[in-house]
Amino acid sequence: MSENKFEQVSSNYDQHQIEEKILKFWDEKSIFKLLLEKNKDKPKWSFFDGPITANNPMGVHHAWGRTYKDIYQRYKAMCGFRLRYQNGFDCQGLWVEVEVEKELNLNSKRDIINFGLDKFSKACRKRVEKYSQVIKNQSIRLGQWMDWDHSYYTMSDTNIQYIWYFLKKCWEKGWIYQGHRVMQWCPRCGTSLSQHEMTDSYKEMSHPSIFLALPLKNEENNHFLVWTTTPWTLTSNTALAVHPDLTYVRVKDISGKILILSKGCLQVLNKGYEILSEHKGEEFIDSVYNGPFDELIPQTDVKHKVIPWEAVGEEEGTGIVHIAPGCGAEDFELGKLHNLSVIAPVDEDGYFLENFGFLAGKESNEARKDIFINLKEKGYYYKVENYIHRYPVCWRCSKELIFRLVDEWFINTDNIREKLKEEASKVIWQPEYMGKRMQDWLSNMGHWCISRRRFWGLPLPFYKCEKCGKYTVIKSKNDLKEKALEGNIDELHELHRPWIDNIVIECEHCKSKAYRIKDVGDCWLDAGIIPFSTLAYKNIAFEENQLEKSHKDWEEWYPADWVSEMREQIRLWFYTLLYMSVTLEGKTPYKKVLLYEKVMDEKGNPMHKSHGNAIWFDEAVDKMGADVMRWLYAGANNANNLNFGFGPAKEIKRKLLTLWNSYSFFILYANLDKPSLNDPFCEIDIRSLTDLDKWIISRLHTLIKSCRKNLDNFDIMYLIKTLEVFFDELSNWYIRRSRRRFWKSENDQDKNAAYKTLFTVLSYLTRLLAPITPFIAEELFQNLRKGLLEDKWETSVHLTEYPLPIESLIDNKLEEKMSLAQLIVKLGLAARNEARINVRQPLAEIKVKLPENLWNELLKETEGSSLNDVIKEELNIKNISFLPEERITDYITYVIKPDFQILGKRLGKDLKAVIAALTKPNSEWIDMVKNGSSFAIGDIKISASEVQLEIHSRQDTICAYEEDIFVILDTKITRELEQEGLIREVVRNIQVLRKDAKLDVSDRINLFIEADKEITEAVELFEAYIKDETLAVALNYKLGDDLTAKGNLKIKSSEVLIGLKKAQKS
RNA sequence: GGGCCUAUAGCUCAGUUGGUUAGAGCGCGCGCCUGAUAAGCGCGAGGUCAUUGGUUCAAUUCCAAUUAGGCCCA
Repeated sequence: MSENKFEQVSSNYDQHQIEEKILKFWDEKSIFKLLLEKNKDKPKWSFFDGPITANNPMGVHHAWGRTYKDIYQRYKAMCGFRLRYQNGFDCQGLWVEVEVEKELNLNSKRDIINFGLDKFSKACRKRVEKYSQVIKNQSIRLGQWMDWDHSYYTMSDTNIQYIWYFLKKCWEKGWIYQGHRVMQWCPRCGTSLSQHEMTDSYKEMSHPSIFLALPLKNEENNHFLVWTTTPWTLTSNTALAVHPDLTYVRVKDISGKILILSKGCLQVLNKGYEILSEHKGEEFIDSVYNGPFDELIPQTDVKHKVIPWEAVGEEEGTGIVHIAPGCGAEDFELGKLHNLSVIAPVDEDGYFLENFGFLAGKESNEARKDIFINLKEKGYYYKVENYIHRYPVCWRCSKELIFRLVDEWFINTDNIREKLKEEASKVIWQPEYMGKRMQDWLSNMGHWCISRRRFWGLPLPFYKCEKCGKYTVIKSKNDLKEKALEGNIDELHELHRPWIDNIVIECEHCKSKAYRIKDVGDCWLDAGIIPFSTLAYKNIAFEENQLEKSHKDWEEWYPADWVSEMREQIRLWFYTLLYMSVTLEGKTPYKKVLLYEKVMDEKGNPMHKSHGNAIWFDEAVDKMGADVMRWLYAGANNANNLNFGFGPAKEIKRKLLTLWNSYSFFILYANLDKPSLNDPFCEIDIRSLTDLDKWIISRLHTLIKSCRKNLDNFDIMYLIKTLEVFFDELSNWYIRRSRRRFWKSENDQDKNAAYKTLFTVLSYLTRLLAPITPFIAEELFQNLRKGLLEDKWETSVHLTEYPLPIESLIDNKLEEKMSLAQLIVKLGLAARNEARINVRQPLAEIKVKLPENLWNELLKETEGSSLNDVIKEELNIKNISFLPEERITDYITYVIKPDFQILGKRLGKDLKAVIAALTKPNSEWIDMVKNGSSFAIGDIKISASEVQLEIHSRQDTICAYEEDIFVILDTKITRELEQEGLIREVVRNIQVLRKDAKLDVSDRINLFIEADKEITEAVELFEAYIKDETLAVALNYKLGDDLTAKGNLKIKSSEVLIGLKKAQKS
């Protein structure tokens, strides 16, 4: 007998209280530090954390990825690997600026400058500091273990210098250039957007589109009909494009104007037109026309002509496309090709420039009305229609983007494209098709635009000489110090604007003064450099407040074994990581990538603040608990969107509740019995175990195999299902079947076996579950250890080894046997249901029909054993018998079924004839098959092994079957059986009475049963049984006074009175 | 316009090399069971596996086209 006792466990699984307690426990005992210590000499497993923007509290979508990260990190740690646990925060860029602008109520770049760049930058830093703290605390609440004191911040001087180093390398290779280009531009943010920033940027919206008629110069009253959705760009029109092969028509409309448009676009015209002639598009090439705004100063001397363009289509517009090379990317390219004039009409904020006459100072999109009025006055206006199309908006502020001609800094991607593709192809992508997506991206990506006209970001280290105009590129803080002419670098507290802009350096070409360009960098430079900046690559730079590192760190941890982020990171983080890594080291920085999709609400709709269906992380973790959230994430299919909500969470809680109930059941009885329990991880002795015990132990080790396999493959969706099935088997089969063993009063061997088994299973489960649900695993672990004779367990379950399966304990035969027993029970219950006979009513027999070898092996051999008993008890029957061959046809008929896999391969087309022949009953063939001999259909010889006998029930038999297993229920109720059923009814009612009277499970009672003669006879017959079942010390046949509880029930229309009185403890 | 993914029960989703009774959970209906479990179990209703072609003895599965939804690129 053990002196030890488990802590009592509530049947209520109070996650919130448990998780708070465990967090405190981990903290107080420094478990994470102990884990680092434990694995400090182990082989490494390298993971890079993609930086989370420290800009707002984290959302439930972040928690999906963080759950994956934590599960695999915990798992690898339990498998004896050393990890870095470095979390990352993304700190710079437009993300942060936009939020800070909102916070400070600033609405434009001008506002920021007026507010003061220094104050603005400080506010940005403050916000990042605040939210990195918030996110850290949220992550801890989720159960994520990271080395939080050593997170990396992309705004650090170290990170910035590594990017400088990278840019310098690119500069030296000649890849960096300043480009004159048309870019997507956000007028509110006042900056252009790079290709990979165009996330979710196209939104469906409606705009007034205009049709206008532009007169041909040399043909009076002839007009090109032109269409556009962006009227402001008409100010910069310098050409029209037609498809040379399309058919165009001249039509006369009601006003008498002659219009030219493509034949396929006639439906855009107002009714009442008349077709005059047809022309090939090429006929119009080089035609000259009046531009829509020839009177504007920038249009002076512009020759407007028609150019050919194969991309012109007839799906929208008129087949004649307005070209403004200063306002569109394709237009710009065409402009270069045809040597067209380029006019850039708007400034940084999207306002028309001074020399644009009546439009000067007007906002480009808002000027729409003025433009329409002006065109009407000039007689060019044809009509305006609302047009629904997909139009890009700024991914941060949602303002409609415009195309704008700008000077930006680019990195050429062509030199490295093939190498990037080659390296990406070496990576293992999960799901696999993401690899293709990366290839597509790499094939199509344009040059990388790295400059942003903003403030809080990486200062680009490009210094332009005021004299020679050449650039000097800085590679580090030291480099800057060496070259500085003005400004004190030692007083430069951080490498950010505005402070860094005070440093003036010496031009490396002519020794004159060089000034930094004002641009900051694309924030994906910040994130992409981290495999180098966080690992002291070549010792280029590290900061005072970081641990001193050596280049050896980098050699050891690079590249990452595994990384995981959401899908869109393909063209963001995974792209920039790859780009920078291939540039610096010529290889991929990650070996394996797990991608996952989006988090939706529980109905599959996108979560939106405005739709009211958004769930905040804090609310979610508060209401559903971290373990439930993690289970939900882990069980989701990463290739599909995840439906997140309180509904799905409730279902999961029930699954975990099943585990909890198994555990609390064990604790309840173990505390009464105090069984001797040895460490199940040291001692395995299965000699005293029953089949049922051996079965669950076998299932456990099969489960361990699944756990390892799935976790090793980074594919745990199925594992979650497997675990759920195991919880169910444990609770609803093993424990339910074993229940009586736990409350038998003698402390016999069988009872100990049950305790030992259940204890073993629960102990193993704590370790198996530890990576996935670290809280409940720890809670169980800490309590289970209290019952050990000698507790040598580690301080925490997270310091233990992940279990290895013990093959010798896996008994496949036994598992098969048990599932056969379960199937027979299932069929028996189905038959009972059909016969409308309660399970409580005992029946004499079931007859089973199953392949004879199965019967012999699995049931006959174990007759009188626990397996046989399991079926009898579950079905409440007295006997199981094998249906003898000669009686089989009383109940069933045979049908011969071909084995398609075998016969299909052998017979091919002839299979059809065989199928047809076999549908007709043929008792001769059936006998042949039974004997294992072959038979012939026409010329085709069929051997018994190529077919199966399928069974079907005959009418009027209470039976159930599945495949070739058949259960026939004997429904005859003899007087004895009836009496026994009746007694069961009585006993059950007594038990209910006991429970209602709130008696303890071990309380003894005096029992009173008053009934008619027939029932009394039965009660007398089963008196011992009744007393035993209900813990009655005495049974009286007349109701007494002073009863603790009483009740009555009806059996076969006669009334039975029952009463009970709590007995004195003996 | 090009590419990728998805389409299976009322809902949310599995379905691992093509093989003849297509599964689970939830919900619904009927019944059962209960000294762990405000739980559980059994049965039932509910499917042209989006549509159409093709390959094959055999297609939810492979191929092609179409439709719808999502995503990416232009």
